[in-house]
Amino acid sequence: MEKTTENIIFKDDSKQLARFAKALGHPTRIAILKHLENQSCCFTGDLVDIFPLAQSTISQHLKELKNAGLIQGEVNPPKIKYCINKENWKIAKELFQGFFE
Amino acid sequence: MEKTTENIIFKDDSKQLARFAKALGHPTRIAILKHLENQSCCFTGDLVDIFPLAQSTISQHLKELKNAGLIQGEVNPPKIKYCINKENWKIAKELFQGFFE
DNA sequence: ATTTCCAATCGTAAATTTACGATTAACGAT
DNA sequence: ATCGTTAATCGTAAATTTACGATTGGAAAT
Repeated sequence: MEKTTENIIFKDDSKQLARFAKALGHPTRIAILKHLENQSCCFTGDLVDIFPLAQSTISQHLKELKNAGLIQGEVNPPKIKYCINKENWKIAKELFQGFFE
Repeated sequence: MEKTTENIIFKDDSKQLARFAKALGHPTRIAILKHLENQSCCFTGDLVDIFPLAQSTISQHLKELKNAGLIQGEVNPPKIKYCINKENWKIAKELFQGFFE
């Protein structure tokens, strides 16, 4: 077996922590999450009003946060309501806590 | 949202948190930091032995961690000893703690 | 002065990220 | 059936990231 990047075996926790960290690695996404923490939930449009970014860009950031498992969307036609994914949020919190001791 | 000093600070915090998170956003860098937490310090060469990555690649990851302020290097010719930057580590820890509540 | 060792830096290519405007899809209301 | 509203997706360009091998730099030893 070759020593390629794909074959590096990281501990699952490290990979998961890195995945969460990467999702948090942009100020807009931090701000979105902080907003969700305050508001508990919000619509995409709310964020488009707050941030000086195109709607498609906000959508992309939301997609990344969703892919990382940090948020979840509930269809609420014609809007979509985004909330923190509390289950994964807890996991992330614990991983970061454990990492920083 | 009001334009208060708090909001500006809040924004700076978000940027700083995102900067730290971005540095943590790669499994290799997480693993390097975990290793430094255990060993307290180590040389670049130690990491090159541990990870199946080129020396230049490890060096690049170290540079990013250093730029983010999470580690610091002490010249110890002809080696360079890397350690956690405890001051900034504490700041990062507090920022993440505050973020996750 | 030359050699040796370690690690940073350079040059690079491939992949990914970030941003935008334009388009499409889904649904309710008219 | 058509129109509005909302948000995802497409197509894209520019910037950044990640990886590598090759080269360079600095300090100690020969």
